[in-house]
Amino acid sequence: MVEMLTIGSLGRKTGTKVQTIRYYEQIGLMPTAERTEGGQRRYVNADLDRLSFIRHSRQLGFGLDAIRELLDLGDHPNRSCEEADTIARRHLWQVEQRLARLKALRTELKRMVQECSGGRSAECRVLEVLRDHSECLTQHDEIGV
Amino acid sequence: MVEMLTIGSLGRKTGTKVQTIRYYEQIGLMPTAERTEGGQRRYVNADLDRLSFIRHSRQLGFGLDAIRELLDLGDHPNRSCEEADTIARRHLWQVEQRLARLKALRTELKRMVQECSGGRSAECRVLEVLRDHSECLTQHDEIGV
DNA sequence: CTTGAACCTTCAGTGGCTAGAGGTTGTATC
DNA sequence: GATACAACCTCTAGCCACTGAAGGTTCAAG
Repeated sequence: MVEMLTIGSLGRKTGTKVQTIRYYEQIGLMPTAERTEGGQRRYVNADLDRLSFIRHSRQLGFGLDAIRELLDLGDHPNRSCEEADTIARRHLWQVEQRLARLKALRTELKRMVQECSGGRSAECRVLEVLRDHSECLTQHDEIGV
Repeated sequence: MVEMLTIGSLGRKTGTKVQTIRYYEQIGLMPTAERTEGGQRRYVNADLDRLSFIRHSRQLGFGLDAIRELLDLGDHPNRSCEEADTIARRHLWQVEQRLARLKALRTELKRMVQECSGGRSAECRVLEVLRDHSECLTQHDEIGV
């Protein structure tokens, strides 16, 4: 007989909240779990592996759609590695874009707070800079980082 | 007589979508706009300034709650600059945290794609690393960058 | 007076969960 | 066998900061 895991122990082993596991099942990222007679989910080791993969990918910043593709590739050992590589490279590129924007942001913010000398808000450099884009060194046209 | 701006021209001047302006009004970030007899919104220059401030703050990554506080400080010139400074410093700190995590992520991703030699997915390093956390140099416990 | 672009409201959806209400099951202990 | 109670279940709604679309109305130019 196979030892089965409850959703709670699966969560503990992978650092995942129970609701999140159920959510992954709902969106088809995790398979439909087997159930006890009473209707509680039971998992096997393959499920643990899959969830670990998902979680680790999430920690590395992959989106759920990318993870779906990666899982699919993992399920087909004979398919080319190229697709996984493409997904990873694309993600890396996105991370680098964000890094660049965040760095520009940091520069601007640092300058802002350094210039603030702490008087009345009427003379506040922070507020001035926010009011007047032309005070900025970079364009930062995009929003949300 | 005062010249009035339509929501569309306000949007064009500030690089904001019309729906976004209405959304800002809805959540109380922009004041309730005056209306024509037919019910269309009309804006004055003060509104333009306020929206510019909001948008610029968003470009610098401030959240809407922080922006609300900053706007409030701007409306009260005699209040201390300290609060604005605190908000900006807090935000800077958050940006630095994110930068650090993104950098660790980039390192890991780079290593991953560099090791991929492009064979069958069964031997794919990308998938292997995702399967096995112990292959990673950093802990990256947190999710979502 | 007609055209049509720009406006209006309302609702739903994005990503990736997370929280809560209100009810049921599983297991350990007596 | 009874009881207690932690852990499970479903369902709904909320988070952030918008964005899109449906279906209808108004404004300004010609």
